Amino acid sequence: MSEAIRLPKTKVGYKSFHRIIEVSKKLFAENGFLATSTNQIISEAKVAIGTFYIYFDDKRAVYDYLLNDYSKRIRKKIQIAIKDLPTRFEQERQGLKTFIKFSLEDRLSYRIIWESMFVERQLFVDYYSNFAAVYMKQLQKAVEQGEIKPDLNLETLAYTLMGISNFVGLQVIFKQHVTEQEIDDIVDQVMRILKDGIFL
Amino acid sequence: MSEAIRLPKTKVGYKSFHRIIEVSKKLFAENGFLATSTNQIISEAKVAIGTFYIYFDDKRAVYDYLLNDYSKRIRKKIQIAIKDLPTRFEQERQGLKTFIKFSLEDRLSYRIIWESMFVERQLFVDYYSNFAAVYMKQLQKAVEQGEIKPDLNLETLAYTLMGISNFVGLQVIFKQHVTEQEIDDIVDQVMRILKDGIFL
DNA sequence: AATAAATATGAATGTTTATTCATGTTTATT
DNA sequence: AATAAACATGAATAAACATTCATATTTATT
Repeated sequence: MSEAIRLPKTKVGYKSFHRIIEVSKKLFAENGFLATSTNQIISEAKVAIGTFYIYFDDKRAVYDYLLNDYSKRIRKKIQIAIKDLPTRFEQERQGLKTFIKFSLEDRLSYRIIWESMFVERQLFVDYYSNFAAVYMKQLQKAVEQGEIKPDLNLETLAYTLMGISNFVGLQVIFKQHVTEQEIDDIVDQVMRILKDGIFL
Repeated sequence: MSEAIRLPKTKVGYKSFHRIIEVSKKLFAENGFLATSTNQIISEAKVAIGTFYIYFDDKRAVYDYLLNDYSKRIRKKIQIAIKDLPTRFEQERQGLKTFIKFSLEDRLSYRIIWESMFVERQLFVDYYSNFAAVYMKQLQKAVEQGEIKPDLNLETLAYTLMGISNFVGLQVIFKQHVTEQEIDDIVDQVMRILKDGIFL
């Protein structure tokens, strides 16, 4: 698994490694993983093809590295953003906002998960199954503290909330320009729906 | 645009055309569009490589055909399923259930839209923008008839509802086996959330 | 039956791809 | 200064790829 990557051991090596990672990230974001070739990566990163294979077994190893990196960063960013908020309601609001802003700032991050379905389906299934499982635990706590209705199926609720985040994230990404205020408005809208529903 | 496909003019031609379409659909569903080669398609469809190029300019033309076909079928299926239902609430319920069942029965259909982001981003943007626009009109009617709260932003609501459908669809697809009853239960859960929210 | 149109074929061509490896250079260690 | 480890290089190999086209067969039309 981790043999697919050989980390550099000197500053010189790190520079090459880092350039490969950064260029890959850019190319995967622009054209997707499958449409990007190793040739493109090395030519834009300005390293010889042999250098690439010093650090990575293949293109897929770069993808795995980026996917894992993204996975850690988005979770950490949300966790830090919500950790001091007093209610689950405020935590959901801030979690959603953080996710949207992260998606906007780092477009690859948004695409890399989606593409995992086509790179290797199991990566995709694992990512969301795992995310859902963690989400469910947090929701369970909120239920125990009387913040969330006790008779909801938490798995379905987790997928519902993930779906909302992801698609409202899309809505924002589709726009050419988007202001902080617009993001806040969208987040408020979603929170109103989650608070009281949509039907009269 | 439509020159990418040359429809057959006899029964014999139709048979080849149809086999190419069906095999492509299966391979795209299994491995994705980008990971599927024209060679794989013709070899499994048992037609000569030349035959492929009689009907299609390239692999992308097959994808466009399938994407367009899916787009029409899913919309039509939902439209027929909900057309005689009296309330927007019941229409939402039935629309969600129809989407989930369609996704389960025809896995490619589910993946083909997602992959469009990587085949050509604009296809993806167009698909969801358009779907959202149509959805918003229906929601607007429901607002006018006093079924949905009047002060919601309908664009955000449309993306919220699309997100829920898609991710609850994922939840179902991830399961090994799923009964009609389980689908009904999940749909009920979602409708409860949409009716009254999740917070106490 | 004769003719035209449609369809089928796969060898051949040229491109792109991933990957290896022998050789040379730089950096760290002694 | 000597040595070893790390790193860089790109020509070379081999496999997979999309696409063309001259030729053959089948089907529809007259």
